[in-house]
Amino acid sequence: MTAEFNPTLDDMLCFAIYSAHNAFNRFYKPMMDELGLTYPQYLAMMVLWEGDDLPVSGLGHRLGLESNTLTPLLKRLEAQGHVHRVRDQEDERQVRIRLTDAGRALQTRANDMLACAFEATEMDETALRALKSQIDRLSTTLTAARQTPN
Amino acid sequence: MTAEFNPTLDDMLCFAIYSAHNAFNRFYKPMMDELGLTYPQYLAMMVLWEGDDLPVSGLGHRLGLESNTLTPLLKRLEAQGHVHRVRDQEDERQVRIRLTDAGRALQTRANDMLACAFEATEMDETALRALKSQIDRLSTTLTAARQTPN
DNA sequence: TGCGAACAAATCGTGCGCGACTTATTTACA
DNA sequence: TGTAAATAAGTCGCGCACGATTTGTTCGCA
Repeated sequence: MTAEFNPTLDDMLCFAIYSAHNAFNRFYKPMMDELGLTYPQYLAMMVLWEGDDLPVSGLGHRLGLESNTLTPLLKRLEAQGHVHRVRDQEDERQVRIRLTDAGRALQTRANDMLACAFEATEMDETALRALKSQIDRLSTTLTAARQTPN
Repeated sequence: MTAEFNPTLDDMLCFAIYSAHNAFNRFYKPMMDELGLTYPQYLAMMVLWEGDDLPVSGLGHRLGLESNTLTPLLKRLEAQGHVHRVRDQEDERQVRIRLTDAGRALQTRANDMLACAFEATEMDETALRALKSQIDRLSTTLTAARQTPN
């Protein structure tokens, strides 16, 4: 006799993550509109503010995304004047992403907004860090468990 | 003198959630393929398995989505033979969603997969529930903080 | 009773995320 | 050195999530 396994939506961690993801997007939307970015574009800019002149794959490694997602996103960032996309002279397969002055200038405003977002979570830094590390562990586990074809 | 606020991507809870969301999607993908559903379609089916004959708005309330997202999704579920969409005779503004036999039959297979997914998280039920409740609290806070136009 | 407000669902356009595939460049080694 | 494999980026189509708008039905109340 196998155990009953009949969870409802409200038992599901994946749905909690899904909902929190949507909640974050909705929450950030007005701020992102003010910056003229989408949330994924903002994440890409975050990476570049830490250090630019990265190839697409470098950005992808950091964000967990690939060129099929990033190329169009980066073209939009370029069209908006936030980055330049330049073929690497050493290895012409690569395209390196560099911030423009305008793109660099966005960081200050973005950080102010982030500070406001942090406040909105109403969590102290310790609790926030602890929660984050649990979620990161979960991501790692899921990624590792993925597609080991028995 | 204002405090420095210069967080990196790796400090950001929102990025952790974003990544976990992507990790879950990737993790579920092979199982969803086997069911012939997408992950959001699966969530909708979860709600319907708990009790169908819901209007679109009822489903939307449960999932945190609106008709602009749900209508096309439900049409696809209907095209696949998992649900029926029928105008409510009492109130013709509403469309009620009912499971077909095929849609109902999917639940058993889906539950087996979910059990496997639960194992993959490598978390005991207590820890999982605790994490989930923290994430839910976060969603609630973010939703409440959203767009109270000062 | 009639008519405007409220409401439910649907439609449309945009930007992801991604699987599958293509193109262009570099590499490795026969 | 020439060629096949590997690698990097890009292209395409699909399904979601959502803001803005439209269509159709019901409600409220003058």
